[in-house]
Amino acid sequence: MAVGIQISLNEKLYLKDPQETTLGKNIIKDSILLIEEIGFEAFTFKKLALKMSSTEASVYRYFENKHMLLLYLVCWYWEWVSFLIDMNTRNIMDPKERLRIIIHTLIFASKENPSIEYVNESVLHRLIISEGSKAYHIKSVDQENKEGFFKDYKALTAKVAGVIAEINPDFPYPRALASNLFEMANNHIYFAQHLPRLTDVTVENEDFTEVEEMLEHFAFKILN
Amino acid sequence: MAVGIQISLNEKLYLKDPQETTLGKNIIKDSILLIEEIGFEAFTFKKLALKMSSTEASVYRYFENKHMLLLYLVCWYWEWVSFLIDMNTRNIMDPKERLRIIIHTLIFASKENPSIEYVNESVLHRLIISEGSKAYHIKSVDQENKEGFFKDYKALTAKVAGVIAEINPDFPYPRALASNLFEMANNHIYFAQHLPRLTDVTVENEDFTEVEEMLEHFAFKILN
DNA sequence: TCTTGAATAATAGTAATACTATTATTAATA
DNA sequence: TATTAATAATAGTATTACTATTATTCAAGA
Repeated sequence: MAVGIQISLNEKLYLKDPQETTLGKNIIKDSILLIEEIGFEAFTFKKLALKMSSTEASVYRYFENKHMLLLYLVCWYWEWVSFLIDMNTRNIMDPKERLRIIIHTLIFASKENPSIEYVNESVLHRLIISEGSKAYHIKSVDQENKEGFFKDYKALTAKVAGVIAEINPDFPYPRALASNLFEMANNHIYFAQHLPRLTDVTVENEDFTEVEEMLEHFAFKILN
Repeated sequence: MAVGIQISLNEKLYLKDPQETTLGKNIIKDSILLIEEIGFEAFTFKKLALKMSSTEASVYRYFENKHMLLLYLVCWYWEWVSFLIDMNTRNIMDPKERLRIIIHTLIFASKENPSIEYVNESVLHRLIISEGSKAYHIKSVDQENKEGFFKDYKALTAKVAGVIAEINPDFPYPRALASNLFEMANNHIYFAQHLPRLTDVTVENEDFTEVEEMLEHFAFKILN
């Protein structure tokens, strides 16, 4: 599955497509590593440029600012999860089994075979867990929504909501359950690792099995 | 209920107790308004000082930096919700009814009578919805957790988890359900207002009734 | 009443951040 | 080879996130 994946993203996310040049790919690769390492607040284009042996101005030619770069990474992640879900649920007819696979994919996305050499999916997953929500908790959310920046996330929500509606057509909140499963998946991994009293599951050595079991429990209990 | 409320917070949250001086109270009051107005990223102590006709350095005498100020406001909010929950569930014996009241309080906290004149609870609620999660999505989360900065939130989670366990002692995830109810309450108000395709509820003119109904549906379906 | 000292406030910095404008270099084409 | 276009590097500026120093107020004791 490492062959031929093309993650195509909203062109307004960047000034110049980073997937097209070596410098651009390095920006993706090293920004993932650096944001994960020092946190999004402390992350700057200058530090990134230093790490890459390039210059601040060169990075600015690809992304308007660090917020847009984060948004790009978040979109990339959800597109990738979406791709994996399509991949893993192909030929599965039973909607309950599809939902089970969706939950598994959500949680274990970072353990799948890497698809693109300049993206470390495992580090990106950690980044999404700790910084992902900052991509849409911004004053400009309405403007950015108009530009279609959250289309990927909404499309994924719609896809999962469709499976939920198949399982129980009378359930009144399919989209809310879908987006809640995404949020819970990331939140409870974060809680287990940093604020354990906010959850009941434990995560050790990056083993997310208990989180998966909990999400299954929640989803199927609600849909019964 | 406007009389005699004392919100007491971890002393390490501030350098000097803002509740003790006029300047301190103005910092609370105006920072809530300003963060809500321009967003946490654009918020600076200089702009706050300008709004208050004071100086940057004076604000720094109360809070180490803007992150600590946000954390203070978030803690204040959860302490206040906790107080309201205690207030509103007093004398209610049936745990199901208690959970219903908890959900209502979570959602409609901002509609309760204001308790303290220098805190606009309605604006603070909006701030928590859009900026609240940034208080714990930080690199220093483990250190700050050690300092006890998230004690309030964890205590509230434990309180609600207790009620959940009373309703269904066999339910394996009481704390996760509790924290998820808090997160969902805020998230789905935000989604309804900014990213409506991520939810199934609508919010118009600050009427959160549909969010409340949804949380009740989720909670009681899971606990059955 | 007049110091004196403690608390508080205001001034004036600095280093870093978030950019932008300009200049230099390289590559591609006529 | 000359010319243009694309890209990269340099060198800025305004703002941010602080801190150190100086000034002011204000109450208690001489």
